[in-house]
Amino acid sequence: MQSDLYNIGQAAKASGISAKMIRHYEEVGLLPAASRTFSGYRTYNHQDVHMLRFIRHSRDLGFSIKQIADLLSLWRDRNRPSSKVKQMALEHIEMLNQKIQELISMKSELTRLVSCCHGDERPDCPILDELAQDK
Amino acid sequence: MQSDLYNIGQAAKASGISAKMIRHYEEVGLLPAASRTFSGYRTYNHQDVHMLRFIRHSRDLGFSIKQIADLLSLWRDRNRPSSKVKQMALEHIEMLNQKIQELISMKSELTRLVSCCHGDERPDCPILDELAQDK
DNA sequence: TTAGACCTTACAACTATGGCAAGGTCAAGC
DNA sequence: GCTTGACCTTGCCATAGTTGTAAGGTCTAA
Repeated sequence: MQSDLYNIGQAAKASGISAKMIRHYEEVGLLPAASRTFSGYRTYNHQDVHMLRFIRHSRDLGFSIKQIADLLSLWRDRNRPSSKVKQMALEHIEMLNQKIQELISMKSELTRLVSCCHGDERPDCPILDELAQDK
Repeated sequence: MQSDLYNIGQAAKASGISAKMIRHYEEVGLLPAASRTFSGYRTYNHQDVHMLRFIRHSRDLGFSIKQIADLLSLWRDRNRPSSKVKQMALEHIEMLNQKIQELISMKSELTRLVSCCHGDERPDCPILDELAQDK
């Protein structure tokens, strides 16, 4: 049966990863080289698409390609200790926290500046003044 | 007097932007081409350093190069309405908010997964299971 | 047989920043 | 005058992830 074979466009639709990125992931080694038809088209089966979905979900959570490679090898290792996965997740949460804090402090500083600016037709602007300050 | 002239290294120290990035900003047109000594060294005066500080403060608040170019032109325009600056700042705050929300939802989803995982020597792991789910 | 939708590769762009290499310049000390 | 070390110059490469484009081959339906 051919019913479980996808070409790259179908795999893209089924997984939510663009064909472009599937090729890219293959090139950088995140995915094994896909098998090919006689004419050179990549083909994917259900399991491949399953792996693509795994990758997409990991990306949606903000894991890097490198981290996803590690997650994939843990996924494939039937004997992994779940503590390893949990540790990776915890480290990633910590990184997310740092980024969130950075963005929040940018936001509060900018909010402070905005509240000082009357924002009308007059040219004097405390936002620009503070940006230009030597500090 | 030469006391108000900086070469690129001194301008970098005084502004907090690396010499590398100063050259880069010049190349992409964020900065006007610096004047040069006879031997080709870039030179900067107080006003240039002032502008560099403006750029650094804007970067610290997360503005992109394109946005900083707009801020700079408002800064130079003695007749700008402060409402324009305020609007840019508000839009940027909105973008920061979006990013913050994205990161927070990643974090809470991941936190949920982590709390489901016992994280010991056993291989069964709800985190990997959910990542692999078709959803 | 032809049109259109798909596939292939390869190259470049984008965000901002850092690193390295090969070479020129400047200032201090001998 | 010459050497040394710190600084400057340009240019190219790398990061991470994604998108776009170009030139060409393949498949399918009319």
